[in-house]
Amino acid sequence: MNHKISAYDVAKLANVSQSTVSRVLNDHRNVKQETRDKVHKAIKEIGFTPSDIARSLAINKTNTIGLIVEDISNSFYAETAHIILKEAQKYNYEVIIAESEADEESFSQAILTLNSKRVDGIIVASIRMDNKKLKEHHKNGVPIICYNRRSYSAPNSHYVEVDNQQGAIEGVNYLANLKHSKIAYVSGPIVYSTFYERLEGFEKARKINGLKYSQSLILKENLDMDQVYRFTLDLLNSENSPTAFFASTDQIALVIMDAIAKCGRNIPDDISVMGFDDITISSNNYINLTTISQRKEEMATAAIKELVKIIKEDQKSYYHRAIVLKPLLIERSTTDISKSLT
Amino acid sequence: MNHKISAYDVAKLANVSQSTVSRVLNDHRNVKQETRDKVHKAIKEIGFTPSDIARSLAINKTNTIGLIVEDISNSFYAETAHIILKEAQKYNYEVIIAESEADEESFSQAILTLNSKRVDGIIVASIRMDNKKLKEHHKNGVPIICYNRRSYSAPNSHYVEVDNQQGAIEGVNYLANLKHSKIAYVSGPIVYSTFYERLEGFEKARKINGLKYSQSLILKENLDMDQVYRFTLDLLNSENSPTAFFASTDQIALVIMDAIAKCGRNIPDDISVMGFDDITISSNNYINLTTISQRKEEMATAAIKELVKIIKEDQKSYYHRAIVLKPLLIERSTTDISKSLT
DNA sequence: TTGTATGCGTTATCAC
DNA sequence: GTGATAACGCATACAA
Repeated sequence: MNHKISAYDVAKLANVSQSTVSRVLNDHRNVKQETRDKVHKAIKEIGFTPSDIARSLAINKTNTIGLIVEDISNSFYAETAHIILKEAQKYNYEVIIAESEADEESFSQAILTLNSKRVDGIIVASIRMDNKKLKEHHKNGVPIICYNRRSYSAPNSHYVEVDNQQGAIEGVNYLANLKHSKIAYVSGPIVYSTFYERLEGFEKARKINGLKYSQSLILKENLDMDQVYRFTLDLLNSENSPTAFFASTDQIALVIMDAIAKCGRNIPDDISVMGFDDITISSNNYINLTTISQRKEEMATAAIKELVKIIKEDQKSYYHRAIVLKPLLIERSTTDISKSLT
Repeated sequence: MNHKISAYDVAKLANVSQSTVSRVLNDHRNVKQETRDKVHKAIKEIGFTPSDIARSLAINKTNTIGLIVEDISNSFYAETAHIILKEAQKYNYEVIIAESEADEESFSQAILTLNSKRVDGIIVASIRMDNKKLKEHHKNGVPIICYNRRSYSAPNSHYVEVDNQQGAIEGVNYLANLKHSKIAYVSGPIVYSTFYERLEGFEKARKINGLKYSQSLILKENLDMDQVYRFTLDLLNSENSPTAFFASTDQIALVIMDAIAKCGRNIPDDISVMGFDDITISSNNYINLTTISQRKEEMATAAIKELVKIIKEDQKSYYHRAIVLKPLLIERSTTDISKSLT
């Protein structure tokens, strides 16, 4: 086992003290080049890997941040994690990914786990808008920054998000501009700030554009994909059939597209579909979904940048960060641009 | 900051010694219920979270395993990570995900990082078949188990994989049975054992079934998606146009499907497509790709189960584990079953 | 049943 | 420049 080897063993081999080994390891000045070489040679020879565990204990920080996601197999979280992993590296931080349901108890459990590991900061990518625990964690724990979603119960917590309401508004405006007057909307669970705000945006824009309103055009109960599928099928076969579907996530849009295809309708000739998020698969030409970009890359980059700043600041003095990015409509081929009014 | 609070503070508050606090924390017998209660009360009151860092240092293990993947945003790795995260929890292990290119240097770097963190074991989901470093890590480092891919240069290392050659054979047999006699094959990079063996399987089955052979039907240069796209397009427009495409990954199959659609051909009426891996999106009805399942779930479950066993065993005595799962053909709608001979 | 003392592998503060 | 030595926060052998 490698792990029996400590800096002390290196010291013996190099005929120096263990503190000198430590100095060499940390690139201190005031070490003669000669002994520096001796130590490096001994390290190689004996096969020594310094222990981050012991180091962390000694310096009281881990250079590690925690990332809480709901389900890493979900492509949104997976892509987020990838970006954060890469970005963290730039700041010389490692990241530990913790999965957690979005409810308060799971959330607190995840925070607890990460606290046990003594992470220096936490990015929360999965929180319900009514989460009340965040507030106290924010007050007396390690720095936490919310990503994509936030809790309205912790107004002073840090967060990075895209302007979801604005995104939905732009989406509806875009569809209205394509002469769609009857638009169906499928919401994700409105326990999340993202979906709450997207729905609000949809409603606002619907009114502004004077679009038809019907309760039956809107699905906002839950995110069960079978239900979305049936909803689409039923709507398509009803007399109330819309000419466009606005899905609050790309994942939902895929299900809607599936149902539309099964109905024998053509996209976008018969029915237009618009998503929200711009996950990777959406840009695949076989899908090619028109969508509102969530700008994961910018969100993630900003989140970690701010978090690192907060960590490095005097813990007491940091002020409240609220970063809101502008949404970005990406026009692809599930909406028929030939009908454009402009 | 939470982190100033140690078991010692709890001890003072509860009027016991720090070792008693430790005993309570670890559920030792031989602690009076009364003092147990006292301690728990104090823990709550003072808001104490034990440090895994210090604990790990003391007991010389971290209850953590490392997972090395190429790119967590790749759905194959993301889904793998999800399963492993869940499974690890059952064995009371945490997991640290490290991204690494598959080349030897990146690989060794990732191993080094995980070793610094003193993980108890490592699952490698991304290794080239010619990797020579694995062998030495296997001999004198923490337990390592390869997942999905393996290195032929380390024949005694542990691994879990699906029978890739057999999978490709079954795929070709299936297509041949649908009267396809001209089948194109797109390989992934054959620096990986998976693709090496799938290609071998394809070749074997091609001969057995007496299928047409032409160098132009096979693409095995690299995994650049643009190239796959052009390859498909060119082939479709050539006089050598095949009636079926066998893609060595579902991701590749998606690109092929895209190109086919762009050519105005219909799937499966004009052209059949078969993938390999069965990633989540493949079962989406809008895609509905016929494919060979990699059985991630079983692979991942087996990998972590074996790894935990190896960790718990006497480190010296563990024998070589090679777990090979049977592939599973999943018939969906990108292959035309109406032409079936049986 | 509980307390004392020691060690885990580092870093950091002193002296020399 | 370098070497003792005391933390860091926990687990544990040994005493009591």
